[in-house]
Amino acid sequence: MSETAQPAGPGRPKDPAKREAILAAAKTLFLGNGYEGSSMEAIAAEAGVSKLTLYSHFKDKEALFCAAVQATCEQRLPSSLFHPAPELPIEQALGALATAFWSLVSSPESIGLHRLMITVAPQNPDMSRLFYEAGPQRVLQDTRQFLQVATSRGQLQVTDALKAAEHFCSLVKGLNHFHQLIGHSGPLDEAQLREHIADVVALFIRAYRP
Amino acid sequence: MSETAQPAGPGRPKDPAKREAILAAAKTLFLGNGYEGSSMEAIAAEAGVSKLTLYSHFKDKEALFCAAVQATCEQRLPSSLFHPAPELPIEQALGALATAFWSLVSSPESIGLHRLMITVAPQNPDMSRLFYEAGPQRVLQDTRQFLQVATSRGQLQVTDALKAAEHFCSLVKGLNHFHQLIGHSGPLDEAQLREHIADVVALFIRAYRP
DNA sequence: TTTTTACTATACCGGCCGGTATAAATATTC
DNA sequence: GAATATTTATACCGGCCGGTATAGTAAAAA
Repeated sequence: MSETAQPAGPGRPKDPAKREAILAAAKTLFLGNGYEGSSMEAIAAEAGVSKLTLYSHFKDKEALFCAAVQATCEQRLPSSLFHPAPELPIEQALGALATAFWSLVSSPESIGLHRLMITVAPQNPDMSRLFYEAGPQRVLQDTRQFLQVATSRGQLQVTDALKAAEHFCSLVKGLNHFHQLIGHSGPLDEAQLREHIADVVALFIRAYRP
Repeated sequence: MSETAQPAGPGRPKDPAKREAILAAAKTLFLGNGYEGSSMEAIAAEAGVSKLTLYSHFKDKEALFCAAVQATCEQRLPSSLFHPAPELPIEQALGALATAFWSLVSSPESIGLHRLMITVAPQNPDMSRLFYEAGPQRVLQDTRQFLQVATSRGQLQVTDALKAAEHFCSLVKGLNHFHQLIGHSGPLDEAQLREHIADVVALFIRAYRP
């Protein structure tokens, strides 16, 4: 399914830079204004490209949208979220994990992506599935593995690591993520974030200490 | 601001039943298909009413939308969510609270309302504020009060009751609420729900026992 | 150079939708 | 009954937008 090749015969080849520009513009506008709120005209203008070029690179609006979502997902998860550092005490390791997770889910682009998926889900279940497996699913598995390792080291006592990972992620997201989704307040500042993470980590350790 | 009165002089009075029908239709369609996905024509048809009658009862689409959201919020929070029963052991009291909260936030209408607010928030911050204060805010305050009472009785040891209430609500919503928002899976069945609540309550008590 | 293809500019089509206009019918007060 | 106001049915306007058509220009392969 890789469109990267232009094996092609005679004629002018497609400019990959234009494709990138279109994709970048689509990501920006879709994440900022939603699906319905982003017209193909506007995306073409933002990309500095003619409208017909859009349709030459992407079949229609939905195909462009899928490509943009896919690219966003891939770009936002560079590799594995977190590899537990064996030497850290459990408070600090959990704190680092929480911080990494937070910065992943609370950025404006991430909030925009969440909004987009939540809006689009009813009409497009496979897209939300793609998003979930590329994003939340992987984070959850990483967290579960971390908790298993910590348990095997005697740092925690977790019986169902997957459920515990769910709890941990829910706690870290907390109320502020919801606030941001409904536009009720902005992200936490640094001090609030530190306090929130310390609070969550302490709670979690109290609940799962050996 | 009550429009209930028709004090009026001569002429045919407005039929309040039609207003109700319009509002009911608007609630159904907006919650099911979103704002853009619900045309005024469709709402009129659903209400069994002429399009112009719509515009005679509500200034424009946005006004109708506001009224529908407001009515939905009021209807979904009959009074106070929960009054702690003094005689129950803490596990059962927390379990009852969690169950009530869950049934409030995980119903299809509630999921639809959440989707709606999340979609509409960027363009309409005051609406999301209205929603938050009528819904989540009140639930949070009820939970906080419950935790304070439980602490004063020595059943729990909570220092910051508001933060603890946030944690509790986050845990109860958990992953499944998110799943439903992005259309990745349906609601929990009864057995899963019971297990989830038992798990969350146990975790919470381990973290906040005296 | 010739051919083939990408790209631009512009205009256009068709559909959907929010909102209005018109005219007739109906219900209620005076 | 007269006056007033709601309701209905229908048609229409104007704008936005996804997608296409046309015609011309630029660039790369043959």
